[in-house]
Amino acid sequence: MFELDLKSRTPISGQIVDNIKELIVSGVLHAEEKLPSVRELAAQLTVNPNTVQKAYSTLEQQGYIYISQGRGTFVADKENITATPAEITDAEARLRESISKLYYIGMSRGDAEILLRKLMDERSDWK
Amino acid sequence: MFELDLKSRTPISGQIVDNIKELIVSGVLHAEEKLPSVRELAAQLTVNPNTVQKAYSTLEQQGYIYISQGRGTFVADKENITATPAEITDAEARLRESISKLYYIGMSRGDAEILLRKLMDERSDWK
Amino acid sequence: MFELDLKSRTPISGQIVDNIKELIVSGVLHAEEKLPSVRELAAQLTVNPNTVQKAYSTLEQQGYIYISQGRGTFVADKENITATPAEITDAEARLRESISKLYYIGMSRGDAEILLRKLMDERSDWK
Amino acid sequence: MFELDLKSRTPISGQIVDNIKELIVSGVLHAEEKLPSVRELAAQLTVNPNTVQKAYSTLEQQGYIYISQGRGTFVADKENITATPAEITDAEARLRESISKLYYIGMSRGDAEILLRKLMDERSDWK
DNA sequence: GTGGTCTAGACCACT
DNA sequence: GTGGTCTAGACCACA
Repeated sequence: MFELDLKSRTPISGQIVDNIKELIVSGVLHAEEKLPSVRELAAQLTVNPNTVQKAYSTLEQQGYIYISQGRGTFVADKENITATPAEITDAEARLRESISKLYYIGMSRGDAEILLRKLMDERSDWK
Repeated sequence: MFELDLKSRTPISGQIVDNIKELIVSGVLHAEEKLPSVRELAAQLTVNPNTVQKAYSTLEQQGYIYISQGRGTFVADKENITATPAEITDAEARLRESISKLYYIGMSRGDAEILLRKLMDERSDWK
Repeated sequence: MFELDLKSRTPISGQIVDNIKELIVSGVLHAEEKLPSVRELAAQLTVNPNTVQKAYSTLEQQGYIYISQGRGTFVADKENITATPAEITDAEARLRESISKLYYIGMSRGDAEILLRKLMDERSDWK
Repeated sequence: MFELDLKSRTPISGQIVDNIKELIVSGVLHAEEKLPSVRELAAQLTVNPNTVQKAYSTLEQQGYIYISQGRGTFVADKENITATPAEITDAEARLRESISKLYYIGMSRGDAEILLRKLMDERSDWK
């Protein structure tokens, strides 16, 4: 499905969450599609099942997927995705910090704008 | 000098680092200016001196400040600020993640552009 | 793995850093190899875990090792080793001082050259 | 007489010691010549008199100068300079470390040899 | 007074 | 189990 970067400082469970969000939002995984089981995905990624479990819990809590006991885990309708005000504030705060880093390391405003545009363009379907 | 957010999950020492970087890069603190001593700042912020110590070490090692044994800690010339390749890559990666979050929570590309512009404009002297 | 010289005035954490750098650069530890955990190495060396922690942080930040949260600490690829300009200047300055010492204590230039050659030859694989 | 680098990590008293050794060994200061008083030199260098005091003590202890109570401080005969075995061992150890740093930061052996030769050539009168 | 190091012991997030 | 952060308190070298 996707690959992990074990050398990254972002936690593995967080990487799994992000990757699955990516697949859902970009339409690769569509509503009602069955996700691999915890054990299966853990085996594929060669990580601890607890880690996948945690990622699935987070995704369920945020409305990206739903878990049907005994049947498996499925992609939810996109309408169920909840972006709580707290999450939005948080996203903005993270962004502010990231942009500050660019400023700190001495990048010019022009270069920063180019970089930001490049990163947004990576999602060609973003409208 | 500044205040800490004890509720934040970014570590206290990291907040100290960020705040001082901010003050230096934005020009509030100028080169050769003496910073408060480790104990002094620790008292002001009501944190443990070791925590401030750690922050100062990080700042020194990144070239923002320099330390003169027994005399104190001083703001370095901006030219000394070092951004290792790893840091630059890391900054870009964080930024990519932050922008992805906007996409995930359903923000339109137009709104994202407006937000980014707003965040950059917060640093009116960025050129 | 190695031993510490508690009598030395170079700090313990610094000795740990140097020893591990030595093992990595000389090839005894190879890329992706797992290092002992903080607590484990602390126990082996009978020092406080915080001391080892500090050493590991330094090594990570200089690119010798990388840390995977919850999994452990691993040797990085040698390409990741970063030497900031400041470090290089510093290394040269230290060397200049060391050589001056030889001059001060009255060693002849010839003897100094022999000594330097001997020290470089200690690293038979240096090319 | 000479200048200090307050930004350096090497202690100020050590810098004074090194600079005066330099002047003596290179012949700028000759035997029996009077050195500036502690207060005088401290004023010139704008440092704490205690710092100069400490430097003078070190120099006296190593035989570079002698202090005549009430008369002042004078350059000693070069024959009095003592290089204790401990000092020689220490100098060699420092040198070994400095050379290791070059190795760690990835400098080639050839470049290291060129650098060392350059540093020795800085003392054109070394024979 | 300054910064620097170390120990002891606690708590946390991640796997 | 892994690393990461913080506090408390001690000791040291330097100015």
